[in-house]
Amino acid sequence: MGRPSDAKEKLLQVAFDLIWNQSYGSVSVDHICDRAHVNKGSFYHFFPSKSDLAVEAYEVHWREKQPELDRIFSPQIPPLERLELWCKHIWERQKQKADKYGHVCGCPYASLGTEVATQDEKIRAKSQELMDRNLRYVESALRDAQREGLVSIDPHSGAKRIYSTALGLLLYAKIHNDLKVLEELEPAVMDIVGARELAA
Amino acid sequence: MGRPSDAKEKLLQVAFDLIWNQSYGSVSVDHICDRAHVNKGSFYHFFPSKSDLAVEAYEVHWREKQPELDRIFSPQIPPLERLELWCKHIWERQKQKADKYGHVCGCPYASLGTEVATQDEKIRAKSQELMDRNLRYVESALRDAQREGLVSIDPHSGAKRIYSTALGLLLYAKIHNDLKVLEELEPAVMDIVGARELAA
DNA sequence: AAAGCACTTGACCACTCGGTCAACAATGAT
DNA sequence: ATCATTGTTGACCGAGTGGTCAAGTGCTTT
Repeated sequence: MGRPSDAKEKLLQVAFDLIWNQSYGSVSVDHICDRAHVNKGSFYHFFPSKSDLAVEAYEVHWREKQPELDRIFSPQIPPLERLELWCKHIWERQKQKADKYGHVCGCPYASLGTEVATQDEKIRAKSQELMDRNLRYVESALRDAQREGLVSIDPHSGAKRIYSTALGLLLYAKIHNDLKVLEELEPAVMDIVGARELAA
Repeated sequence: MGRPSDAKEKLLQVAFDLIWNQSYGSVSVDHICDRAHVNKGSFYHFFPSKSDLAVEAYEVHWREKQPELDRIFSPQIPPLERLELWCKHIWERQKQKADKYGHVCGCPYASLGTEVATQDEKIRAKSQELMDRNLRYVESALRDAQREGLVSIDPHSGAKRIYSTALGLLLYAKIHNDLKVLEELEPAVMDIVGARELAA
């Protein structure tokens, strides 16, 4: 019922893109509306505030990307191969963005999260939530690897270490604006996984 | 000659503090001036722009903190102990900030850098420079450790890995607003250092 | 056909943004 | 005592900021 519209979807998509490769603070509601070809009045018909838009945009983006993660971390795939695929996936995604925009964009959740963590609690919490969801994939891969006797890491802390390594390298790559940094990701992850194997 | 003033120093210090525990975008020139008890006219007497202020504030902050890093990474101290001290130093600094402001602030260079990396080239470059200077301490510790036969990591890539781990955990801790995350730093660093030791 | 709803429009708001400026005040050197 | 130099003051600027709103428009249901 009522008048159909794709304005909301366009706003969410444009907002995510702009915020990811610029920043929350430097992207105004007007910019978002212009790029989405939507009037500001319509913006505030759909979203109570810029901050709510950001939260929803990131949630929607997650839901769109989830199938890909499900595929990468499918139980059909040997657990350590999942991690390998994940590293390659990160690299490809960053490469694609960097080619398109001319600079390394880093992790969208981390970029937004760290920018406003101390300012906007709703966004901070959403950012944390999305990172935690990501973490769960890594953790389950480690748990499966452990069950198969491939590694002896504690899956929980190991996943945190692996995920932090990815975050750190993405951050480093963004600030150095250098994709090559990310070539370190896969070997670093494999060393974390393998380190305890030797110690076991 | 001329009229003496500490306005510039106050602006630099206030700017660094505000930007670190809020963000570049959310801290206005007016805020900085208010807190420093300096008029905006004076601000623009000393700095051509907000962005230049930020660059200089971060450089000055580095110079102030450098002696502490020199002490931690003193050649007098066994190389692996330097890394241990460094981890503890990071923890203490974050604890102190978190106690003072009620939230984990993360790495100041990384926070500013990742926020404006794709927007402001001068700040991005300064952020990179400061990170690189930090990295050099870690690298030299690793080199000394290698010389003493304590590890067999490649100092360059090992330092990058260690530094990225620190960045990642700081980021993770900031977004989760949880200091405990940083307890992982020292063991993670020691595992990176030790991993290759076993493989050697 | 009509009513009800969902969406659109664009003008408008008070305020803040980074930045400017010309007049003025305090200092140290001569 | 003078004077260049340096720093201060605060009003001011135009362009944006996030956000509001009343009137209008086009669907779908009845």
